[in-house]
Order: sequence, then structure tokens, then C-alpha cells
Amino acid sequence: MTIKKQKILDAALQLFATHGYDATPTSKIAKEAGVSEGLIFRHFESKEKLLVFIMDMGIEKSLELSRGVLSAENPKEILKGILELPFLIEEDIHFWKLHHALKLQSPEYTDRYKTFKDETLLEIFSKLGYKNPRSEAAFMGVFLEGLFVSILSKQEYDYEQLKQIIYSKYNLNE
Amino acid sequence: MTIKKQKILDAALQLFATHGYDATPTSKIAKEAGVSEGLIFRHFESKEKLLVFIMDMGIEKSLELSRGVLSAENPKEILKGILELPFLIEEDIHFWKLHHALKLQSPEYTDRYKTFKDETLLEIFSKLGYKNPRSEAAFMGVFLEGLFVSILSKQEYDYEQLKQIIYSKYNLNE
Amino acid sequence: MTIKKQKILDAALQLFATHGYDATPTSKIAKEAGVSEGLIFRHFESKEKLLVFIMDMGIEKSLELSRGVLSAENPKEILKGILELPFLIEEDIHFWKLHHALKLQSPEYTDRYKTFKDETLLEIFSKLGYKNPRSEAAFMGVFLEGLFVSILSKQEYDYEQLKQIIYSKYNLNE
Amino acid sequence: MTIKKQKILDAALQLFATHGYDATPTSKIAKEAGVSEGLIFRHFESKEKLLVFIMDMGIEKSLELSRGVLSAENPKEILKGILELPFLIEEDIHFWKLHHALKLQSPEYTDRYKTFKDETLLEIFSKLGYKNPRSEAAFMGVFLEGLFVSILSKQEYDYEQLKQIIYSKYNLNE
DNA sequence: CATGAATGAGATTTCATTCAT
DNA sequence: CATGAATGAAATCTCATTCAT
Repeated sequence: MTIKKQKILDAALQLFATHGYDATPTSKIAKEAGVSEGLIFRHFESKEKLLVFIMDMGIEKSLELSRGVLSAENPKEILKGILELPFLIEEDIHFWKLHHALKLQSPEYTDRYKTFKDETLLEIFSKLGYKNPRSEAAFMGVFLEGLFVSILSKQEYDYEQLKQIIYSKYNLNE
Repeated sequence: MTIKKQKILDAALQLFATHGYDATPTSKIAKEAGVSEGLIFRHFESKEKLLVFIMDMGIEKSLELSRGVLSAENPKEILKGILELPFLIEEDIHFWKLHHALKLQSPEYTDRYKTFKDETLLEIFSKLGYKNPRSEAAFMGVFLEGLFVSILSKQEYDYEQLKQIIYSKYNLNE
Repeated sequence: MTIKKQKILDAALQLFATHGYDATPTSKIAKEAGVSEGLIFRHFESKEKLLVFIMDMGIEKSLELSRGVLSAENPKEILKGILELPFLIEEDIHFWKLHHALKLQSPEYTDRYKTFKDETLLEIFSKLGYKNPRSEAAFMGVFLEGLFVSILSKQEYDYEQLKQIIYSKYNLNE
Repeated sequence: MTIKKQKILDAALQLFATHGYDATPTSKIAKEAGVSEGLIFRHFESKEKLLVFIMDMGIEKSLELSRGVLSAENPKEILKGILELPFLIEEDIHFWKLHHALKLQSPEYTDRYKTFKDETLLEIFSKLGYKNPRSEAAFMGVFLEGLFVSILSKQEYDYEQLKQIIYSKYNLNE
């Protein structure tokens, strides 16, 4: 990976996240990256493949991070870890903004992560012995989704108290 | 409102929602609406003003609907009503998809609704006598946000059970 | 057919014929036609479809002309007519230059005419009662091909004498 | 001549012949030759000089071949030899396809061969004692041209019979 | 001799917008 | 009110060529 290729990736991610994929011309990416416009196409063939590359990389990284969190032994620890995940997006905020923007209108770019998330939650609550794990997984899925969006849109909630509500619901404080 | 103007609005909303504002050319709107491209500009001046028109109309309608729900006397009834709101979007699914898509990347089009929602929730939980209404409002805000997104993205959860979790949390079943 | 659309066709045919399809940018066509570059694509969608349109039109016109010549009663008159065809290309010289240029490298644009020509020659010599009509058709096909190319490349031959050689071969003089 | 230089020549000739000079990017030549794009320019300076090199080489080879054929003593033998020339192009089919493609639209690359051909034919028929050698040369020129094109475009004629027609015309069977 | 990253000019195409009818 | 021809700016993409290694 040459420096310039990396600069293109950085610039593209930031611009796609901030203004949207369709609203971002390759000329702007090139300028932001300090690179000729042609180089984008030498490295990525097309604007869309650049997007795919960015999404694949980001999802791969996220999956790795998530798998780390989920490798804990104690199921309650895993649940605590999952609750922390939304707060770990800060450093990848651009990726997650883009991810979120694509989710509804171009789900093909984000499906891989969605599948992983759904399956993981279901597994967790099965392991925890809930009699209706599917229902609990749904609740957590919905709540986590809302948490993600709230953090992404910089809602100024008291997130510690929010977490407490979940902690007491699942007896995570003991 | 002539028939053709309405057709333009319908086509634009559907296309903006499905593919995104930037990814939708006016030519496609015109074709979908069965109308000449020029007519769009005669009625709405510019593509952006067409978007603003659509968003304003949609938000107005939503506020009206919400105000209906919120006019109930009993605060618990209001809360029940709020919980139903995410399920009422089905018929305005295009508007809400678009709303959601704009929220993060072009918040200027959606701020009016957001402000309304935040203030309303806070007021409800104050009325209900919670000692920390801001915190409960945050929880419900986050949960509702997740619920919206889940419904928008056609997640096949068992939403009745989900509601029950909230119902028991706030003793809405009595 | 608006005037400008016709101007585009004229300019494109002339430039494609003179410099080749690939060597002719649409910007040059637009300038030559006195038209905005975008208009080319409004009318023809793509540069290649513009080429197809030109070729189809030209072939249609040629087939019509040819059918006129071939409608004579007397088979010898028909043969005379065929021999005149290469000399009728002067007014469509641009089309035929382009036709010739595409024949070997992009035969898909010219096949329709080729098929017509082959079948017609065979039919003629069958009607004339030659015992080996296929062979005579081949000879005339080859000779006509050479004649076309020679005229296209402005070879300064004495074409009257050339015709005489064929006339005496097939006894067309009596 | 290094192996790689030769590979570039082979690939370029094949691609120029098949798709045309303008339609062939240097990147494709490089890929086809299994060579870096830069190497093309190290060896040939520019794409156009590569074309010139190819054409000059090919014409030189053709002239040599032709001179062999024409060195026969008996003028009728020479004529027979000339009639065979179109059938010798099989092994240089790519060169001749390219030659043919350039003839009308970029004659500067092919003039050398044309001049040679015209002068040679005239000389032959003068030596053979025809009273109108120019006219016979024209006829043969036209016929040969047609023969070349027919063979290049893989027309499935019975070429033996075609040759016989010429053989009897010039009493070459004696 | 050879590579491959990089450029910049230009090619094709798209698209919001204008305007005469 | 409505059309559709036309524009011009900008978007995506291509490609011959250069250059450091």
C-alpha cells in the first residue's frame, strides 16, 4: 500500500461519510488527498470499487474488534462488552457514518456486518439461558441500533445512566 | 395542486427514498412521473427546493399525526401512543427512509422534527413524575430511534414482544 | 429530425470517415456541427449508438438504391447496373469510406450489406444461366470489391476501359 | 532485439490489426506482451513510432518477398507469381489487416508499398508487350485489390476457379 | 534493461437548468 | 400549464507518457 493510495482511502472515507457517496466527486477526493484524479482509477478502477474497498476494509476491521470483545468466557462479560461497542466507534466515526448512510439505501455494502451482528446476539442470549433468546436478542439489537445512531449524531445524552438501565435489566452489576 | 405536480412529488419522494437524493436525476423523476423534465422546474424552481418541499410537507404531516397521539389526557396513554408511532410509518415509509437518510448527512432538512421529538419525550416523563425524566427520555429516545430504524430496514422481529418489554418496564399494562 | 440532429449526423459521418471512429472525439463532432457536446448524447445516447445510427441509415439508403438498379427485367441490364454501382458512391463517399474502414475490424456494423451483396450476385448469375454461377459471382464480387476500394482511394485509373473488359467478358455490348 | 521488445511488437501488431490503432491502448499492448507499460516507451518512444516501426518492418518484408517473386525470367511466370501473392499473406495476416485499415484513413503509413505495386504492374504489362499496358495494369490492380480484401475478410470463395479465370484471360496455362 | 507509480490532458457521459414554442 | 430541444458545467473515466527506482 503506497502512501498515496492510503491518502486516497482516507480522503474518500472522510468525504463519503461527511457528504455522502453520490455527493462526493472524485475530483474532490483527489484534491483532498493531494493526488491526481487519475490515480484514484489506477488504484481502484472505479469510484464504486473504491467504495467497496473502503467498506470491506472497515467491516473486516470491525469484525476483528468485535470478535475480540466476544471472546470473553463469562457470558455476562460478553454482554458488557457488547454494550461498550457503540462507544468504540469514535475512532472510526467516519466509517460508521458511511456504514449507516448506506444501510438503508444500498444494503449490499453493509450486509456482511448485519448478518454477523444478528447471529452473534442470538447466540449470546442462547448461551445466557434465556427462555426466549430471540426476543431478547431483538430487544438488544434494537437498543444497540438506537445507541449507535444516537452516538453518531452526537446526541448529548447521559450515556452512563443509559448503560445502567441495561445493566440492571440484565443483572450485570452484581 | 395539479395532478402532474402531485405525480412529480410522488415520484421524487419514492426515488429519493429508494436511491438517495444525489443519486436521483431529475430526468428519472420526470420519466417516473410521466411528465416533461421542464415541468419540475416550473413547479419547484430547483431540485433542492423540490426536496425541501417534500420534507416540509412530510414533517408537517408527521407533526400533525404526533400531536394527535400526544393530545391524550392520561400520560400513560400518551406513552402507549408514542410506542405506536414507529408502527405508523408504514404508509409513509418513503418519507421516513428519506428522513433517515438525510438525518446524519444533511441535518438541516430534518432538524424541525428532531427538536419536536426531544422536547416531547422530556415533557412526558416530567409529567409522569419520574425523578430523572431526562434519563428516561434519553432511554426512550434511543429505543424509539432503534425501533424506527429496525422497522425501516424491515427487520423481522417479533415487535409485540418488544413492546411488552417496554410495557412492563413502565407498567403500562395495569 | 431537428436541424441540429441532422448537423450532428453530417459532422459525425464526415469525421468518422476521414479520421476513423476511434480517432474522432465527440467534442470535435460538436464543434463541427455547431452544437453543444451534450446534445449528441441527448439525441444518440452514446458515441457508439451514433455510429450505429449512421451505419443503419446509410445501409438502408444503399439497399434502396441497389434494389432500384436490380429491378430491371433483362438480366444483362441488371449486370450493367451492378457495374455502375461503384461509380454511384461519389455522393455518399463519406459513408462508403466509413463502411470500408469498419468492414474488417468491426464487421458487425456492415454485415447487413455484405449479406445482401453476396446473395444478390449469386441470384443474378443463376438467372443468367451460367453453369457455375457461384464461381462467376465470386469473380464479380472480387472485382467489384477492388473497384470500390480503387474509387474510394481515388486511384486515377481509366475506368471506362476497365468496364469494357467486363462488358466484353459478359457480352454486354451487343 | 530483446525477447521483450519482440513480444511488444507481436502484441501491438495483433491488437492494432484486430481492433485498430486508435482503439488499442498501450496498457493493453503491455498486458498482452507480458511487459510493463513503461517498456514500450523505452523501446519505441511513442505509440505512433511503434506503429511506424511495425509498418516499416512489414513493408520491408513484403517488398523482399515480392522482389523474389518478380525476379523470374519469363514474364508469364512473373504474372503467375503476382497472382499467388494474395495467397501468401496468410502468415502475415495481422500485418495486412492493419495495412488495409490504414490505407484509406492514414495513407502515409502505406504509401511506400502502394507506389511499388503500381509501378511493378505497369512494368510487367509493358514487358509482356500489351498495347495498352496501363489499362491491363489497372485491371490487375483492381482485381488483386479485391482478391486481397476477400482473403483478408475470409470470404469462402473457390479461389482456384477464380485464378483460372485470370489464367485463361492471359493464356497462362499454355 | 525493466518496473510500476504517478500525472495531466482529454474523452465520454451526466445532469440541473433554461427557454422558445 | 406543459413540452422538449438545447446548453454548459461538471462528473467519471481513459490513456499516452514520464520518472524514480
